[in-house]
This record gives sequence, structure tokens and C-alpha cells, in this order.
Amino acid sequence: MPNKKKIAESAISRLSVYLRILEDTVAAGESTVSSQAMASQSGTTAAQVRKDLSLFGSFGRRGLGYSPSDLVSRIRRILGLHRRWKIAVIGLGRVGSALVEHRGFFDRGFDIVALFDTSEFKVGSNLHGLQVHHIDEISRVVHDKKIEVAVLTVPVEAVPDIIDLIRDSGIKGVLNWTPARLTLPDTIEVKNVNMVMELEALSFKLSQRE
Amino acid sequence: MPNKKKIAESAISRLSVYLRILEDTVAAGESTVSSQAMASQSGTTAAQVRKDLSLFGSFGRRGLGYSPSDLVSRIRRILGLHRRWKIAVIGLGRVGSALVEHRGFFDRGFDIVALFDTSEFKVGSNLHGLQVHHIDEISRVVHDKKIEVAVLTVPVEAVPDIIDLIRDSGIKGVLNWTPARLTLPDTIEVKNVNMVMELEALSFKLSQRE
DNA sequence: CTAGTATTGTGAAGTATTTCACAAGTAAAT
DNA sequence: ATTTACTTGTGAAATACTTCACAATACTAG
Ligand SMILES: NC(=O)c1ccc[n+]([C@@H]2O[C@H](COP(=O)([O-])OP(=O)(O)OC[C@H]3O[C@@H](n4cnc5c(N)ncnc54)[C@H](O)[C@@H]3O)[C@@H](O)[C@H]2O)c1
Ligand SMILES: NC(=O)c1ccc[n+]([C@@H]2O[C@H](COP(=O)([O-])OP(=O)(O)OC[C@H]3O[C@@H](n4cnc5c(N)ncnc54)[C@H](O)[C@@H]3O)[C@@H](O)[C@H]2O)c1
Repeated sequence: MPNKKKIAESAISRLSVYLRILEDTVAAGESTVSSQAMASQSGTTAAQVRKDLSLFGSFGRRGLGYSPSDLVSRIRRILGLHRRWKIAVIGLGRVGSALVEHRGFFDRGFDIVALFDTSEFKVGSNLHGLQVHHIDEISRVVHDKKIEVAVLTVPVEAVPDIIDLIRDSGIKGVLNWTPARLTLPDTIEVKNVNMVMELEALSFKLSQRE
Repeated sequence: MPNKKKIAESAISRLSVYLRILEDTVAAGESTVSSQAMASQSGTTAAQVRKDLSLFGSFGRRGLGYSPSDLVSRIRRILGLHRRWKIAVIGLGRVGSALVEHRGFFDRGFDIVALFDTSEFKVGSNLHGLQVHHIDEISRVVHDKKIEVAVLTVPVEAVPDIIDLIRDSGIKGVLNWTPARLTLPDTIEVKNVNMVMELEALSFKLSQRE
């Protein structure tokens, strides 16, 4: 909440990386860590690390370095991870159900608390201890459970059918697994996970090598 | 192969987006498309579209626009998609098997042709018509089948056990689903898919809103 | 043939991001 | 006390990326 200065996307993803490194550093019992140490473990430069941190404050001590445990809480707070987030998964096919069963999200502060589908075989059933709701109930459930983020893992063809429901559900952010380009108001943050685009970027880089 | 000029990562992912839009344009039977039309469908600006394309050549006609079908083949070739790619999946758990059964990769030029695991229940069995090999066979299979890319979907704890095998297997690129930071020579391209980092970026943006 | 409208390709200008480089702070050794 | 070895924080410089703006080209209408 201090400043609404524009922060680069790239700086944010580096902070995520630093956070993991620092958690390892804390676990290893180290009491200080230098920007150089963070840089070499994250594949960037010491100057970049210091600049990234300095966007949010002065967290280190000259001559000494940073306190890993202090920095962990600083970065958690910067990234909004000092609280837990409630997530809904929409579409419980192969990807959706893999996500629901994955404990890695819970471990990092993200609680999957509601599931939605349309299939008559799935609605009403239980998955990993959670009841599957019909997508038409999304507004009510999002409101009741105070859900903020939806992970969208429906077939791309289903997107037009549900985009309005999502828009009006009160959801604040979407992690979109479908290859569709979602049209949502910019009051809703959208992040896309697109495996094919990643493979295409690999293809480009490998092709360039000749 | 024309120029090895450095091309921004961001430009490449936009080209992937343009490609999808152009395929739709072709399917809709349009015979021309303007940079403005591509821009509005992809959420960028007409100048950006033209600049991105001009990094690789002059593909349009002044006053007229571009030929969608011509541009599709141009971009396919730029991205290295004028040929098919052979992919191996390493780790056939929830995520790995979801990927294997997904036809979206095949549809866009990526053939999953080999599977690896260590579990005695999986090695030797069949998945989606493919035999599961033991990871120790990776070098032989990669060589025999001329595989270039591996998708890594093993538990993060297994990464140290297999990183050397991957390094020496002849694989040219890795799509890494694990949260581990892979240490591979830079003759091997690595792309990371990290769901938690995406959620953290969402968390940051939603937190900034207050 | 001319006027009017559309649209590309691209240097130049404008922003954004990364890297440099150094003053300033810390501690240990002597 | 002074020297030496480290290390941060941050303006300034360098690089990278995006946007601007306009000459060049194409077509249609009159
Ligand atoms: N499987 C993969 O490896 C993979 C990889 C990358 C991207 N994706 C994308 O992820 C998405 C899901 O893929 P999948 O393989 O899990 O698909 P899937 O077909 O296995 O599952 C889709 C699920 O969505 C449900 N569904 C259908 N219409 C719905 C609606 N209107 N509302 C709510 N739920 C609905 C279905 O009942 C089903 O349970 C697709 O868009 C796919 O392109 C998949
Ligand atoms: N499940 C998810 O939603 C999800 C989401 C994001 C990232 N991930 C990551 O993807 C990876 C896989 O996740 P998952 O949920 O599919 O795990 P999983 O436990 O379901 O499957 C892992 C598979 O890897 C195999 N394996 C173990 N050691 C191996 C080795 N040395 N060589 C080859 N195969 C080996 C196992 O036999 C198993 O089949 C993990 O690193 C996880 O953090 C998973």
C-alpha cells in the first residue's frame, strides 16, 4: 500500500524466485545473505537483486547483507502472501483434477475451496473432499466463500458459455489454462498459462541455432 | 537462418498470438488483414504488430494490408513450426498423463513420441498407445527416435536423480514443470512453467489494488 | 488524371528496464 | 586508530523495447 508506482512484471517474477531461494537459505540456518548469493542462485546479477528490492524499501545492512528471514517476510508481504488466498477451479477434467490433488498450492498459501463443472457425472460428487458445484452456482458460492481467484480449466469451446458468469461472479483474478483470449473487464486480472506458446518459444529458440 | 539478431522474448510470444488470430482469419475466408485488425484482437497496437513482423521481413503490401494465409506460413516458418517436433514426457503422474492424453499438442505440431518413468507399475505399461520406458533408457530412446524436447513432470525431489541423465541424453530443450531451477548447460534451452509463480503474480496485482 | 482514403515499413523519439560505478556503512585484524 | 575486505543503496549511463509519425504505396471514385 505504500506506493502505487509501476512495478515491472519481470521484477515481480524475480521476487518470487528470490523468495524460494531465501526460504532455502533460512532452512539452511544462514543468518545473512548477500545480493551476490541471491543473484547466482537465481541466474541474475547482484545489481538487479538490489535494484528489485530497493523498489520497495531498504531491507539490508551495508557491509553485511540481508537477513534471510526478514527478507522472506518482506517479500511475502510485497507479493500479498502474508495472507491466504481462496481459489476456485472451474472444469474438473484431466488438468483441473490434477490441480485439485496437488498439495503444492496449499503449501504456498493458495487454498482450493470450491469446484465447478457442468457434467452430470461430476456435479454433486466429491473430489479431494470438496463437493462439485454446477457452474450456474458460481456467483452464490464465490460470494459465500469469499473466493477471489478462479483457475479456468474447461475445454476452450466452453469459454463463451461461461465467460459472462465469471465476469459477474465477483471473481477478482483468473488463471486461464485455455488457449482462448478471455474478454473480461480490466477490473479482473487475467494470467494465461499456455503450454503450446511455451513450446513454440522453444521451437523458435531451437530453430535459431542453425 | 537469415539473421541471428537478438529478438525479444516478448516479440516471440506475440507472434504466437498473431498466428492463432491469423488462422482464424484464414478460416473465416478473409483475403486481407490489417495490422490494426491483428492488434485489436491480440490486445496490442498496430505499430507493435508491424514492428514485430518487420523484424523478420516485409510481408505486407502498403495500402492493402497482409495476406492472412501468407502470413500464417511466414510466422510458422519463423517460429520453426514448418516441421513437427518430437517430444518426450518424463514423469507420468497426474500432470504428465494429462499432457499425454491432450490432443492440443499434436494439433499444433508437437508429437509426444516417448514416455519415461521409474515406477515399477508404470514402466512397461502402455499409456495412450505408447510404451513407458525406464528413465535409464532415455539416451538410447532419444537417439533412436530423434527426440529434441523433453517435458519434465516428475516430483521436484526426483530432479537431482535425473538431471545428469537429461543433460547427457541429447535433448535440446526442456519444458520444466517442476519448481526446481534446473542446472543445465546453455546448449540446452529451458522454459519453466510455474503455476505458483503465476498465482503469486496475481496475488501481487490484486494486493496492489487497495 | 486527380483527389481521397487506406495501410505498410521504418527511422526517430520516447519509455522502461538493466547495468554500472561509487559513496557510505560494517566489522575484523592489527 | 587505521587498514582491509565486504556489501548495500542508488543516481547515472547504457541497453532494450514500444510508440510515434510520416513517406511510400495501393486502390477507388469521379
Ligand atoms: N490436458 C492438457 O495437457 C492441457 C494442457 C494445456 C492446456 N490444456 C487446456 O486446459 C483445458 C482443460 O483441458 P483438459 O484436458 O483438462 O480437458 P478435459 O476435457 O479433460 O476437462 C474439461 C472439464 O471441463 C468440464 N466442462 C465442460 N464445459 C464446462 C462448463 N461450461 N463449465 C464448467 N465445466 C465445464 C468438463 O465436464 C470436464 O470435466 C482445455 O482448454 C485445454 O486446452 C490442457
Ligand atoms: N499436479 C499439479 O497440479 C501440478 C501443478 C504445477 C506443477 N506441478 C509439478 O509437476 C510435477 C509433477 O506433478 P504431479 O502432480 O504430476 O506428480 P505425481 O506425483 O502425480 O507424478 C510424478 C510422476 O513422476 C514419476 N517419477 C518419480 N521419480 C521419477 C524419476 N526419477 N524419473 C522418472 N519419473 C519419476 C512418478 O512415478 C510419477 O509417475 C511436480 O514437480 C509438481 O510440483 C504439478
